Amino acid sequence: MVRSPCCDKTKVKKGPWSAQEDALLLNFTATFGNGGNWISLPKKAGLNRCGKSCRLRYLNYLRPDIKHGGFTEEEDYVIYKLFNAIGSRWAIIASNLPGRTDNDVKNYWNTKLKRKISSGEFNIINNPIRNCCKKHNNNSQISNNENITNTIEKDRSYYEIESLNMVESKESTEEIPSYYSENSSSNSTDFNGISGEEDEFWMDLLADSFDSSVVAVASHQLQEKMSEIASLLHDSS
DNA sequence: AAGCCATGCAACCGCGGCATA
DNA sequence: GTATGCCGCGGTTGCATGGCT
Repeated sequence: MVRSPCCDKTKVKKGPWSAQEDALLLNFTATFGNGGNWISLPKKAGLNRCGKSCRLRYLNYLRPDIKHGGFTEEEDYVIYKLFNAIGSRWAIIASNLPGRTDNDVKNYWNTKLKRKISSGEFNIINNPIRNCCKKHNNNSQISNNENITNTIEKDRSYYEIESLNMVESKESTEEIPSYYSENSSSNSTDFNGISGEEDEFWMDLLADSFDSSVVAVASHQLQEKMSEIASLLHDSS
């Protein structure tokens, strides 16, 4: 099948966007969204651009929730782990980093993080997200489930990484193991044979930091998150 | 000061998937 | 069942900038 071009490439403007074009696009999207159709948006918005170019400009740069600026070490860790787990599926990786776009993550990986890792500058053992469980352990103010829920939300990315690792290693979303037994307590953990440094981290997080009732909350949230990601991967495969 | 090179990042390109006629 | 159109994604390109010689 021969694909017809989305627009006449010879008649639309290419290259960097001007401030005026940005303003036109922003004004239009603020009022109408993409109008249900990116291809027809340029005409409606008064832009001499390809619809795909408008979509890219908006999603990667103009969208109000975009986070500009350098990546944190926590974000490095998430990217590193997800890349190892699922490869260059930038959209999924970016979805774990609020405010980051797939393009951003891809550029960051290709230009900086890859080099940072190979040079040894990026140290997974000393990464702050890994050490956060120790922080929790020393924080006596964390004393109720609400606080723990907030803490867990902050560590959401880690849970998702673990889920993705499991999906990858089992090669089937239907074979995701029950990573943490529903009846487990801090010293009767059932890890279904999964081992390794990252699992030690998970054990630290659950067993060292919290009492058993809190662990139950974490376990439940993890199960939910795993199901969510499993279905996401299932849908995308 | 000028030229060269490396780096970072915005933008483009083409393909696959999906919805719909 | 097939053709068509749109969206989203990943790979790649090209330009701007800064550092080095």
